[in-house]
Amino acid sequence: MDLASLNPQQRAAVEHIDGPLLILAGAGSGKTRVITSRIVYLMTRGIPASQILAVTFTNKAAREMRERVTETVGSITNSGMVISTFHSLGMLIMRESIDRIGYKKNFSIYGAADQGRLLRDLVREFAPQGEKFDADRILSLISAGKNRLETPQTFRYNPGDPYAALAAQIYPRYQKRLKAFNAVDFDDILVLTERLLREHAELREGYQERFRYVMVDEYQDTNLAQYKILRLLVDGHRNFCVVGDDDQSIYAWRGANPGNILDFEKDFPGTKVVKLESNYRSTGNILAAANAVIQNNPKRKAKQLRATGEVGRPLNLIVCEDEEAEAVQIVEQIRGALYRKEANYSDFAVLYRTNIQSRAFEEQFRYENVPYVLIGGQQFFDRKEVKDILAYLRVIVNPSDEVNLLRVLNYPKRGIGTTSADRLICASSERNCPLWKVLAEVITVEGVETRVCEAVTKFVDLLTRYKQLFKAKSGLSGVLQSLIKELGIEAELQRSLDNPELARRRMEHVDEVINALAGYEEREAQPTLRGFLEKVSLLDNEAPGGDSKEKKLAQDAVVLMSLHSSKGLEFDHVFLVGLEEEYLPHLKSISEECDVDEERRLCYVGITRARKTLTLTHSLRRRKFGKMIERIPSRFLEEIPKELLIVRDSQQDPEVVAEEQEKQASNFFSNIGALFED
DNA sequence: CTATAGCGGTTTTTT
DNA sequence: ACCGCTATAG
Repeated sequence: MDLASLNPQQRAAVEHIDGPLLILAGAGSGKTRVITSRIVYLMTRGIPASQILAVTFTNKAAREMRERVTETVGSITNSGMVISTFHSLGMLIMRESIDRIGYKKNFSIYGAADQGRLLRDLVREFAPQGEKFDADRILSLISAGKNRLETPQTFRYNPGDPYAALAAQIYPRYQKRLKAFNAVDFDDILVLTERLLREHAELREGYQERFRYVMVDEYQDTNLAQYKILRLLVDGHRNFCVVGDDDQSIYAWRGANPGNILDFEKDFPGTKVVKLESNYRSTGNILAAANAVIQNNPKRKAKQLRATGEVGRPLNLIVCEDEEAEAVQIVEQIRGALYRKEANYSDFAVLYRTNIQSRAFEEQFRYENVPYVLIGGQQFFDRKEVKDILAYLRVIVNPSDEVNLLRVLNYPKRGIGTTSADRLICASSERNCPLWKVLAEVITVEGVETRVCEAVTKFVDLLTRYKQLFKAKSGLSGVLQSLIKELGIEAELQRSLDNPELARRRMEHVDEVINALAGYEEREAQPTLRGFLEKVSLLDNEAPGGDSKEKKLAQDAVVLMSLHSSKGLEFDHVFLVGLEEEYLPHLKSISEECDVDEERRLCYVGITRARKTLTLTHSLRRRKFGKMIERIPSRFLEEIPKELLIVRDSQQDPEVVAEEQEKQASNFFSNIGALFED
């Protein structure tokens, strides 16, 4: 391994083996390199790979780290080393031991959609008559409570707030239903993991023994539940290395507590602290802009990020008429650079605050034949037709999963309407008997017509038959294919949609589920339906069409993604678009008077993704809900020193602009010196 | 029980 | 502009 290529700080971090280590790593300071080098270093010092645990926030980061380690030491897949997200780690532990707390191992994982269905029912039941309550808001209150590790009994809330009061009332019942459905939600994956480790000493000690060396990336984004899990894992040996940057803390809305990184030294006495303050990624100008913006945040850990590269070109700011002009501008810039052979498509990234903003760019890119990949947005597995298919698979794996059972009970239409469904649900709760059992004995339910009874029986038979088939036959994807055929999904799509073209597209999505399952089967040594659903739920999947995020990034295509997804990545040329009030900072952060600072950090993250050039844009007008709305430039733009910027608007003639830019640029270089004197 | 038309909400960020 | 839900008629 090449320690010599590291700077002294990086090297100090890599060579620290035992005891707590805090690495404060500024943007672009070679953080990923340090983490992977340290893993490799541990191994060269005789530490077995199976004793190493590295935790990241996203599957993407975990995969990237695994690849980087593999590049150096060869395949680690069978070495016992665990590199995973918090949620995958939680699943690892829960898969082995969840039966200790009364769940069965075929439990379902509920994402936002499933949670929403469950909560809407509960809100309907328990909300005061005649008042409207938004189930999503209840959900986020409960979720926040869970991330603070509050149980239904210890849930802290302001009784004056009617939403919080209702959430407190619903939380215990919500939890009870999840349990009855043998389901856990996303937050439970952390909550229950913490509980397992805390309540079962021998389990905890087993994992402490197994993972002697624990590393965590993006530590500033950990919440209380994650923090407690880590403590339970490392308290025995304290071989605990965390990496983070308080300036890049952008998940407070999800319960992240930056105090975890700020108080680390107090938490773990004897901590060695290493600061990485040399930026190897961006040009001097880009870094100067980033520093200027982030300086406006009052609460920061003292640090100075230094540029090591060239001053580079000035930043461009393009003022656009509307979102279409914005997209047109960016296509022109990309085409120009490609024509001059300065870059490939994949050297460009378009970053925005909200996923909806991708739309204008997608349209323009498609129109202009610019290849692009859209990252995140969770489009595929959120499609209705896809969720319908997955619902079948989930019910087949876990018949107690009533949210999904009810979803497919009358889909495709088989003559079991709401009246019958309600009767069956009533029978289930009266007899205190799971719904699927009631369905199997539908004859015994009063008031259900013979026709409906037949339909229910047929439905139950179908599910049991396919449960057998999935178990018996190899070739899961083949079985799924015949299930979809037997269900008559294609006919159902054509029937329910007036537009045959639309129906065809939806059917393609259904076929993609089969492909995804086939891809999973190919990759996995021991493929199971349960395993597939777990991957899908954790988003730890090769994305639709069998293309992983990595493959997507490797294609020669422009990358479109949200600022949040961009953390940890870098690109030669970055477009930071839609820099307007109410986008960045987002309306929610302005109106709720909370955390414009976090929005500023988001802006900082965006700026520091760029290696060579950074182009900022904002639109004067924008279509919202079909209406044109006037827009105001983001306050963060004013925080960037004018000397770093070249400003123009989208209507200027490109040739004139090019000339002017030359002129401005040469002026710029004579002025810029002063900025870097200190 | 199902089909349809009209209505209202929609847009934060992710595991 | 669009989607999903609800009320109403068939």
